[in-house]
Formats: sequence, structure tokens, C-alpha cells
Amino acid sequence: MSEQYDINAFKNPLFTVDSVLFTVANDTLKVLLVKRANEPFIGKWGLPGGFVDVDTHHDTKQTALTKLKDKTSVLPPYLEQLQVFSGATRDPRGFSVTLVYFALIAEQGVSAHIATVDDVQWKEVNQLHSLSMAFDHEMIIQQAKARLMQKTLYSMLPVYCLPEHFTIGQLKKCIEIIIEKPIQRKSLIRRIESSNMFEALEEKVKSGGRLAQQYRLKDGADIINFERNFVV
Amino acid sequence: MSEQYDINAFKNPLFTVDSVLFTVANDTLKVLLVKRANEPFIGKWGLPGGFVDVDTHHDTKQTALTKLKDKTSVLPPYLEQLQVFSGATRDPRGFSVTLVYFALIAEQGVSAHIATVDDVQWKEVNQLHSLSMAFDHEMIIQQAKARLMQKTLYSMLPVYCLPEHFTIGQLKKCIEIIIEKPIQRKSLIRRIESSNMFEALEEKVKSGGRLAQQYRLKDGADIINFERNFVV
DNA sequence: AGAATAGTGTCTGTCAGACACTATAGA
DNA sequence: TCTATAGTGTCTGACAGACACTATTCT
Repeated sequence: MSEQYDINAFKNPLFTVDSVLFTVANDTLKVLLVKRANEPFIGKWGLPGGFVDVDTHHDTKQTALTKLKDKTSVLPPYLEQLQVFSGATRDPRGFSVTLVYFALIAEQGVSAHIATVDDVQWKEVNQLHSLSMAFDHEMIIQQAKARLMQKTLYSMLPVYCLPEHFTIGQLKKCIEIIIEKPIQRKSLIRRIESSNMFEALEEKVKSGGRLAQQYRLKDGADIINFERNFVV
Repeated sequence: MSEQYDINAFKNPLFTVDSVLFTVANDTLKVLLVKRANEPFIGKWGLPGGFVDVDTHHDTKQTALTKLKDKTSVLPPYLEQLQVFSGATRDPRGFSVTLVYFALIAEQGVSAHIATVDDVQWKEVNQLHSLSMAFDHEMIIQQAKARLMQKTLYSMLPVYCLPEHFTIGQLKKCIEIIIEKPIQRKSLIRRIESSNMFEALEEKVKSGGRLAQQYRLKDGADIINFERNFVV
């Protein structure tokens, strides 16, 4: 039986926690990248993350949030596990295991902060290939994007890429950027109403035409899953 | 920056790989458990798994499969990542990270093997509470069950709990045991036909009434996801 | 014949797509 | 008035649920 009490009986794999933080800005899907200050892949762009501090962190989620806060100065409103990526050859230092989280945030609060540093940037997800990224991080981001696209077909997840107050037009555009296809405004309205997740605000807002109704996620509202996908 | 080249600069968390292997037998959902031979929780039932062997394993999937093969003598036809469970207090030895896989198999081949040993058994998922299991493994199994139930609403995953050749009646029963609700036979037939994943076999088989058509997964067929859930 | 299971035909209900139509703000 | 965007009304289409009906096998 392989589970020994002696904690050092086995060579442990290298374990890290990384995050794929997405936002939607300038009509494109963007991901937060960090220029690596250490080997391996020093100077290349990679995902924000690092080692668990086993003395102060409660769990790996805290690790992910801590590393993201280091880079952005704020905590993302949505964070879930994506997947573990592992292998004997994906890190030159040896067998490595990376737990990847997948997070969403509105661009507004973050961009002010990262404008002050030069090792953290939003990069367009569809333009990563020209970057030659660290490790297998480009592949990881593509997997995260696929998950985001899929979830967007049956949930309102993209609201976390918008400011707290948003209009149907903004949400529609955000969804269309993520799934790379147009949806019917009417279908979105039906979902907003039937989900019961949102509340309409008093004030309406300018939009280039008729004033638009603003909405916000109700306090404590869960993201519900619809039983059908958008089928565009 | 926290990523140092020196592999020993940080205390690594304890990293293990465990699997939740489900099957459907005797009209209930069962999970494969192992009686622990070592501390901690020696003598308690827990999930099959253990440490990665970084010198011989290619990745963590191989770790999961190797440990399962040790216990069952066969490889499960379906295996996917469930989730990582981590924390400073879930293992008395210190901060631990467990990558949990979620697997399905037909009972037939496994039971012959595990009948010869007394530290591996199928246990009913709905009866685990009386066992007082190791670690947080009972909670992990409930999460895996929830994922299996959810996926069963929009995919044909439960075919992996059946032998290679199966009838619609068997699949229907298997699905109903997993989701704990009846479904319409007609709805299942529509899915079998529209998915194009299965082929009808020549020979029909006795079933207590009219002979039943047998099906099998086509070679290399992917499990497709339907765009609507069963809505029972 | 009767019970049991397999399989079909077909109507209803729900919700997404499509798209015309109305409403309202700014230039 | 013209354009742009917001929002409504309503028809169609896809597919799940419901359930009656037929088919086939065994006792």
C-alpha cells in the first residue's frame, strides 16, 4: 500500500496553483498575463500563480485568490476550478502538477491598477499565438475559454465580466463576444426574467437611443443553470 | 515572485490522487472502497488512490488508472477529473491536496476479482453514512454523485456502467437509478437514435417479454452532450 | 389467454429562434 | 425627420413528457 505515514517517503511532484482570469474589453475576450521574473521561461508571459504557502493558506482557493490580488489589487467576483494539468515533461524542473482556476472580473477596476506596472497585462485570447507563452499555458487558456463558452450557453456567467450595474445591451454584447456568435435579444430577456436572479434598478441610462433599463445581480443570488443551451 | 528555481525552497503540500469509481448493480449506485492498511484512518474505508510515482508515471491520469487497476484488475472505460480537494486540516499530516478522478465501469468484470480479496468492496452510495469513512471521502463521493447525476441529464454517460452489449431497458433502468427519477422510454430512444453514437446488433436478447434489441457504443464514438436536459 | 417487456405513433408543453412592430432618445 | 438602440408581440421549430396503442415472447 502506497500511503506511508512518513511525509518524505515519496518524492512529491512540484505543485502550483495558477489562474486564468478573463474579462471582456474593447469588444474582445482578454486574459490576464504576467511576465515571468524567474526561471524557467524567464521573460515569457504566463498565468498568474505560484506555490501554496502551506503555513498561512487555508486551501488552494486562497492561494489562487492571493496571487490574483497581488497582481490586480482586487478579488474577482467569480472563481471556480478549471482542471489539473500534470506531467513528467511539462516543466523542465520535473514532474509537475498545476491546479488551474478560472475567474471572471469586470475590466474597470483592474485596468487602473495594472497600468501602473509593466509586468501584468490584459492580452487578447485570440492573439496569444504570437506571444510564445511559458509552459503549456496557451493550451490551458484555450481549455478555459472552451469552458467559458460552454457555460455561457446555459448560464448567466458573463455578468461577472460586467460592472455591477449593466444593461441588457451590454450583457448581450458580452455574451456574443464570448461565444463568438450572435444571440437573440429576446431570448436573453426571457432568461433574465425567468431566472429571477436580477433586479431592475430605478435609473435608466443613455445608450445612443432609447434609455436602457439597468439591472444588477440580486444580493446573494446564485448563478442558475438553464435546462437548454442557446443553440445559435 | 514566488516561483523559485530551487525545487526545495517551499514546503510542498502532500499531494495524492484518488478515484471515485461508480457502478450500478442490484438496482443501486455503488462506489468502490478500500479498507485502509495505513495511518491515518487505518482500518477505515476510503477511496482507492495514493501518491504519484514521479519516476514512472507520465501524468496524474496514469496514477489514477494504476491505482484502480491494482484494486480491480481492469481499467475503467471512463475516467475524468472531478475536482481537487485541499486544505490545511483535512489530513492530520498537514496541508494536503487530493486530485479526485471520477470513473465508471460495468460491475461484471470487477466483482469476480474483488470477491477474492477482503479489503476492496462495492458499497452503496446511499448507505455510506453508517460507514464513518476516512478523511472527507464521504463528502467527495457525494460531490461525484452530484456530477454523475447532472451529466446523466444531458449525456449517455451511464452506458459505461453497462456491459458492452446492452438493451434500452437496461440503459433506462441504469439512468433511473442514477438520477433517482423515472424517465420516458420514448425520450431515451429518441436520444439513442439522434446521437448516432450506437449501433444495433444482429442478435436480440430475452427480457421476460418480447425480445430486446441490443446496442453497443460504436468504435471510437465520443459521448456527445445533448442541448437539453431530461427535465423529469 | 394473460402477463411482461419491447417498441411506435402522436399530441402537448416549453422554450429558443426569427422577425416585425412599437417606443424613445439624440442629431 | 432620421438613426440608433430599447423593448414587445407572436409565430415557428426542436425536442422532452405523456400515454395510448401495437408487437412479441413466455407461462
